[in-house]
Amino acid sequence: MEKYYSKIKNSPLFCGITDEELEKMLKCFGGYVKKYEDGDMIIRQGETISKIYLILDGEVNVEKETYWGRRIIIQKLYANNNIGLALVASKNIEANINAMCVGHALILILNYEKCSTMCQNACMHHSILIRNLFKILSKENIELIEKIENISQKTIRDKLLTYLSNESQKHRTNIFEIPFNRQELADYLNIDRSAMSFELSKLKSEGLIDYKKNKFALKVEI
Amino acid sequence: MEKYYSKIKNSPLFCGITDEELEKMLKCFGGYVKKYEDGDMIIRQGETISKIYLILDGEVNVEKETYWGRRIIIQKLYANNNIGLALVASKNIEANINAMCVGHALILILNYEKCSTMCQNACMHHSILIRNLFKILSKENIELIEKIENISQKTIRDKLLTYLSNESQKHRTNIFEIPFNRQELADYLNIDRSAMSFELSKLKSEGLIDYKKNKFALKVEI
DNA sequence: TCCTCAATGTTGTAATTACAACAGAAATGT
DNA sequence: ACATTTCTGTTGTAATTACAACATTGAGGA
Repeated sequence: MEKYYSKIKNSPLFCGITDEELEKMLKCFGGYVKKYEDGDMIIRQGETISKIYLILDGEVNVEKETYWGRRIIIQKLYANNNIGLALVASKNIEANINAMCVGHALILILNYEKCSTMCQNACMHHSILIRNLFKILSKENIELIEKIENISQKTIRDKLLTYLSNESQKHRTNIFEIPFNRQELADYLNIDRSAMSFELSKLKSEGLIDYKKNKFALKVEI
Repeated sequence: MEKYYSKIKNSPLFCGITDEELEKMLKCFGGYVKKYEDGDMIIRQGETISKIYLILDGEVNVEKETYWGRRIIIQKLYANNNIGLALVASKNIEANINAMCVGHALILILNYEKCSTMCQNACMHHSILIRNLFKILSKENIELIEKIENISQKTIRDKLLTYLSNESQKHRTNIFEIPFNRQELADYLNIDRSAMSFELSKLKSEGLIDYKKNKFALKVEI
């Protein structure tokens, strides 16, 4: 457990909390670290979630399966992100997503009940933590709206240009790497992979973008 | 101001707070009520948001305009909902949405800075409020994921069936009213209105659904 | 080095959609 | 009651997409 302290204390979840406090809090919240492997389900659709899952290392896809069996990638999460945080506040709500591990991952698991209810020895901690949780959830909210913007574009071309332009803005540079392979990007943008590949080629040949594997360059201001 | 107290105290934002406390809090948070008319913009894309907007009465559309001029309705909000709550936690982030008033609306406006920082006389209030904010944002988050599910369906038919089936589940009945007119529903589901009308007719003639104006009935379990 | 397999790119076709144009219905104001 | 306007439904056509089938590329292992 101790070997993860440096990772844990750098997460936004424990922002504003000193090293000594951290140890007390982790005990108080029943914190432990669990390893997941490629394809492991961390959260399953239909489950009730009562823990906070903080990614210390690795990559997690938040997915949903349609009634007709197609996969939707809602978001991709990395170190310092929380998984299914919104589900923890309402005990009676079932998870509406799956969280699937991509490659190896280390997840810190905390008991939300213990985090959210006051106790004598750590009143201030709880207060800081809940503020941090609110901030983290806000960020996720804004990203979900951005995803809605991306997939709400009318054509494959517009979806790609909107997505790439948003990524470019986030990276603050015209050259950047995207976290998806082609199939994942297609699942994220809700389009057919091969049709997307075709449109990417077209955009490249028109000189609007350039790319090699996951490295993209935007040639124009959208 | 006093005449709105009953509405305010019934909102989830002030859940768990007594009448006497409420008055103190509203003063402490610099709360006031503002009236908006049809078409008024409550939040504009690009603004920095530092206030909490609680809808006391009326209807608000959270919208986004695409680069190409088409409207996307992200969500529709009513009494007891907060507008742009996620934007308030990160001071440096510009609003990525417009919030537009539909018809008349009454909005309670609070100063978030005063809500989120401690003061001597109301420490406990702040603590309750931030918990409530977390809960509210969680709910909104879950709804955004539901919207992503709706618009991620492949065909107009699947989008309609998924949306209607989700609405039916939320209302816990097969007969329910939807909050959108046809154009708004099309903007919400990201499809063409006339194509949607056509598909609705088809679903009705096939006996899968029935509807009259905004009242819908689902005839099958999806 | 060669083989294998997974990822990516390309193409043709059938299905789906957007769009425009218009018709009918319902709501609104006078 | 009538006129006007807004909302909803219908239809044909051009544009876009999904899908299947196959080609190419590239990485990793034997």
